[in-house]
Amino acid sequence: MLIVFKYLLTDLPFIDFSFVTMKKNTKKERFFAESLKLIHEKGFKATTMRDIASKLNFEVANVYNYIDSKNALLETFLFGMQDEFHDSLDEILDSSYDPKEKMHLVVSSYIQITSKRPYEQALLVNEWRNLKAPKLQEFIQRRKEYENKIKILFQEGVDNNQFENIDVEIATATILAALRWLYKKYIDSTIKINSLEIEKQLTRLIFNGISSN
Amino acid sequence: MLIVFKYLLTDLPFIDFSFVTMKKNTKKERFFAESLKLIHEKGFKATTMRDIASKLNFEVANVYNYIDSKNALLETFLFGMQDEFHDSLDEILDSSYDPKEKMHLVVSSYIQITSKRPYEQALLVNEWRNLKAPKLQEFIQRRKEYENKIKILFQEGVDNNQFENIDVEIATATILAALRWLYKKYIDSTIKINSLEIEKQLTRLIFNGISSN
DNA sequence: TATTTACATTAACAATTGTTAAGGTAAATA
DNA sequence: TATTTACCTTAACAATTGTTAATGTAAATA
Repeated sequence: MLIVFKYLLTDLPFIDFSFVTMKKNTKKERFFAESLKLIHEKGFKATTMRDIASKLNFEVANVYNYIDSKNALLETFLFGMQDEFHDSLDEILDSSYDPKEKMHLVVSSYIQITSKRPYEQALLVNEWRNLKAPKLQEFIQRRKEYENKIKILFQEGVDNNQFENIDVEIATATILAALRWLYKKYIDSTIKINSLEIEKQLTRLIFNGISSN
Repeated sequence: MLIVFKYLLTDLPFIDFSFVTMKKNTKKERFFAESLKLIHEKGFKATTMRDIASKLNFEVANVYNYIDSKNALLETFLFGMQDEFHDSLDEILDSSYDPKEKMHLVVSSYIQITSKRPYEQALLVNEWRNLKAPKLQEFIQRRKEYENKIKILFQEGVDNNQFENIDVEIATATILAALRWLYKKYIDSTIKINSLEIEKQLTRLIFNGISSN
C-alpha cells in the first residue's frame, strides 16, 4: 500500500506556518524561530523574555514588538500545530478509504507533519501544560476530539475484521504514543532522515509488532 | 507464556519507597505524598513551596523540616523511581530466559512498577527536565543506559529470529513509548484497573500489532 | 528531671520575572 | 515633505519565589 505518496508529493492545504519556521531573515521570522528553539531547549517556564531578547541581541522590551505576551507566544505555536494535525486527520477521515488504509494514512501524515515541524511538535507534546485557564481547557478538549476520532477509526477496523479485537482505548493510546516520540529523532539526528524509511518501519511496528512469527 | 506471574506473586527486592506513597498518617509520609501529587498536577516549576505548605495546612518554613530544597524533592522522586526500573531490568537480563521471554518480562515488570507508583512515573516522564546541572546529566546518562540495554535485548531477538529485522533504535523507542503513557490510565481511572488485562493487551500490541492477519 | 525531637510560627532577604512607560532613530510610505 | 512603520533604548513597577533566621511549644526520650 503506497497511497502514502499522496502525502509526499502533494501539498495539503495546511495552514501557512512559514512565518514561524522558515529561515528568512526578517526580524519577525527570526524572533519566532529562535523563541521556538529556546522554549524547546529550556522549557516554557524556564525560558524568560530576557533569554529570548538576549538570543536576538536586543533588549527585553523589544520582545513586545512581536508578541503581546509570553502566554500568547506559546498559544501561537500550540494551536497552530494542533490545527495542522486536525486538518490532516479530517481530510483522511472524509475520504472513501477503508479503516486500515485510513490508519496507514494517519501514520503517514503524522510523520510528515512531524518531519516538517519537529520543534513545534516538541512543544505540543511537552509544553501544553503551561497554557493558562481558558486556553488550556480548549487545548485539552481539541486533543480529546482528535483521540476520539482515532478511537472511532480503530473500532471501525475491528468491526471490519481488519484489526485485532483489542481494547480501543489502549490501542489508540499506544498507536499515538508510538508516533509521539518521533520529533526527537528529527531534532537530534545530525544526518538527514529518510521519512519514507521511518514510515515503513513504524508502520510495520504498529500493524505487525516486533514478533517474527 | 505466563512467566508473568513471577512478577505478580513475588516481591522483588525493590527499594523501599513506602515513605513516599503509603498513606500512613505520619507527617513526613503525608508531606511526600501530597508534594508528589501537587507536582504531578501543577508541574514542578509551577508548584511553589507555599503551595505545598498550604496543602498540608502549615506555613512555608515548615517545608524545610522535611526536605533540604525544592530541587532535592524532585531528585528524591526521580532517582528513586529510576533505581527501581533499573533494578528490575537488570534482574531480567541476568536470567537465562531467551530474548523474547525477557522482553515479555520487561513489559510485565514495567506495568507492575507503573501500577504501584503511577504518580512517580508521571514525574519520571514529565518532570525530569527540571533537574539541575549535575543531577540532570546523571539522570540522562542512566536513562540512556536503560535504553541501551533494551536495544541490546532487541538486537539479540533479531539475531535469534524471534523478532522482525526492524531498526533497533526505532523499535526500542516505540516499545518504550508504548509503555510510557500507561501511568495516565492508572491515575485517571476511577475504577480499579486489572493489570493482568493491561499486560495482555499491551503485550499483544507490542508483539503482534493491530493487524488481524 | 533534663534534653532532644518533631513540629510550628512570624518576618524578612535577595533575586527573578513579565510587563509597561516614555522616548528615540532611520527607513519606507503617503 | 509629512507621517507612518519598524525597530531600538533605559528605567522602573509589582508580584512571586526559594530560602533562612530567630523563636516557640509540647511530647518523647535519656
